[in-house]
Amino acid sequence: MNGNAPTLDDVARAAGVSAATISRCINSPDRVAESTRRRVQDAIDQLGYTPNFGGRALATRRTNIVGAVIPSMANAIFAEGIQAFQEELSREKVTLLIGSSNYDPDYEFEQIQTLISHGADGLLLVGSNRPERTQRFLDARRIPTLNVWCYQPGSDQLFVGFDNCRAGADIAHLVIESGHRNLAIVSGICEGNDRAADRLAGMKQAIGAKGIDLSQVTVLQTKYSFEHAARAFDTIIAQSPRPTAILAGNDVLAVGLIERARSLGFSVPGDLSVTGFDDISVAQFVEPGLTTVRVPQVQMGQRAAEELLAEIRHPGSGKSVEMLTHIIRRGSLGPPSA
Amino acid sequence: MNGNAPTLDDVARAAGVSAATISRCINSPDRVAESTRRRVQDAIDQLGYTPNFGGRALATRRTNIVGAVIPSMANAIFAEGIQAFQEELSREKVTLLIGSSNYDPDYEFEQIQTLISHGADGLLLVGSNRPERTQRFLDARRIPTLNVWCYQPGSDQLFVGFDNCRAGADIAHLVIESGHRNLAIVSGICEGNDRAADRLAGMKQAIGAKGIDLSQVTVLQTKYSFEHAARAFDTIIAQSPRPTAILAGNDVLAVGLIERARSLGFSVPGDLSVTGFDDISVAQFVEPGLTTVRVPQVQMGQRAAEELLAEIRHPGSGKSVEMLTHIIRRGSLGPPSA
DNA sequence: TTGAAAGCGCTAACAT
DNA sequence: ATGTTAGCGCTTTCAA
Repeated sequence: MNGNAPTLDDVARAAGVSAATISRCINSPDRVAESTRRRVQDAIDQLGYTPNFGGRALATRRTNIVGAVIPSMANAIFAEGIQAFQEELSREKVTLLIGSSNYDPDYEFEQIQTLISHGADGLLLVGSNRPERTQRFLDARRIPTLNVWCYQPGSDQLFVGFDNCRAGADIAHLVIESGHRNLAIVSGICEGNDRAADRLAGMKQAIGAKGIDLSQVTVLQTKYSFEHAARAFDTIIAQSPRPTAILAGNDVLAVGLIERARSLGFSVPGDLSVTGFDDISVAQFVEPGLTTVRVPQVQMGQRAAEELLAEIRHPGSGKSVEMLTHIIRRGSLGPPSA
Repeated sequence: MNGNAPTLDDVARAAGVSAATISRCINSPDRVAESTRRRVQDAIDQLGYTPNFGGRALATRRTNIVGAVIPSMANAIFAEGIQAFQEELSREKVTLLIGSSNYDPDYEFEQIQTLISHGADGLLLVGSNRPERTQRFLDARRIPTLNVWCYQPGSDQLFVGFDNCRAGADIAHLVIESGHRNLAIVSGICEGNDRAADRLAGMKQAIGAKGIDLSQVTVLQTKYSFEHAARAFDTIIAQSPRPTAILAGNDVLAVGLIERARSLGFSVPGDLSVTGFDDISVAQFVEPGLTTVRVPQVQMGQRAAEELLAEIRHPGSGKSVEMLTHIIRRGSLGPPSA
């Protein structure tokens, strides 16, 4: 805020009416006479008046702000979805406040508090596995909250997402059907990240169901970065017998694996197949293209906005919705090498 | 905001002190006795109190919100920089409000107004070429504003960015030095986008300086998307004589060009070289890797936060700073084909 | 060291 | 159709 901003009173004085009339002109124009409305509008334009948000929030106990906390802004994984979410909100004149948690539950809690104290009417969160104290805080305040990127049928929380476990199983099935029996998994860090944990669980489940001995499957958990993926690759490639396929917990890891493989002289999928998860835009531009799970980010973002807004305006009216994923086949998955 | 949120008065009652004391505990803890401070802190924890932002903003005429309007959230170009910007801000307990303009000046103005009406203490904007009315609005309100992604030495505005024109010239020089004399340029749309315009100007300048006839150089302006780039490629490849190198206005365009080239059976750089601009993360993962201009996004974001905060706290104290770019050579640029 | 009271800009009864 | 008035939650003199 700054000293130069004209206030409602300034406009009222300029237009020769009361402050209440200005307020009406802005919030319910039909309750004011056409002639005065024109006069008021002139004054508003003249002074460049914009309503002060704090004052309005205080008076209405509504901010028209929705908060979102995403794990990371630095890679593309959440960008498209959040963009769609924002576009949908702004159509409804709702502003989006974004925080990022860097995949850290403590930091997530901090961001949530910031958002709430800024008056967020509702919250969009990624995943649903939060520390007790975070959940308690949310419950105590009764903040309408919607979880994306996951889906839990039985829960009383709101979800607009998909079943990470099933999707993980799907991609594992495909890999096994391609003939691979000697596998490794490079997962994200599961602690505090239900999406990573569910994907991993689904993969293991599918692998076990196909009669492959899970104790022979190397599972590494690592941060979502190209560099960490490269290190994971080094560990895996040193093993014997060497896996013929690596299942990655997301596309960032998968791309990192492919890059490292190629720079060490391995051919993908000739020597080794790799699969990803998320279908971020890089997935189609790596060489070879990445076989991965397509997540309907844009629809997820749009639908999340709709349901969250519904829940805010009429508590209880927001609905959970399950989105479907499907597998995109590209060159990174082939038959196992002899 | 919601009905369940405890207020300062609630805490005061619980702690058996006045509201003013609670306020002091939060804002200047040293002005309150140790014993009461402990009692108050207990009450705060007990109730899960978080200060109401609207009330505070109203009373202090300071929001501790900084706004940023970026052209797009959907691709990676601004993600890293904005992440760094945000991290720096949150270290100072300042919240970031993000809007995106979709490269549209009208929409940018709208976003700026939203940000201001939410009380943003300062603004981060991309580029500096804005419509008259936007600039007038900004000037009238005296909102501390800082422009990133560009740098203009003579101006009275604040910049933390680099010289797009020189960087454009640099990469053009490199291409020409590699032996190419038959060039095409695929630029972003220059209208309302000074970065695109400056890059293009720099390229043309360098080309002209090397004695190449500019009228023989095809220049296409197009939206920043893989699809638009692919269409541009089709236009260019149909020409005769066919260019041996294409200079792209950013990496999204460059990647789109490379992809299209390869899917049509052209070899890069065998048949055709391609260069980009920005060095987004895909640039190293396309095949071949993209020769491009590295923009120091992270430092730019950090520094922008520092200078903008300085300007907000002590108007006049923010400094413009020029960042340096350098060229990253990767496989997409080679000598011209015979 | 603490409390009382005024006021920040706005909206929403209630009056007119 | 418009004006009056009383807060919304917080900070900040000014007193005590």
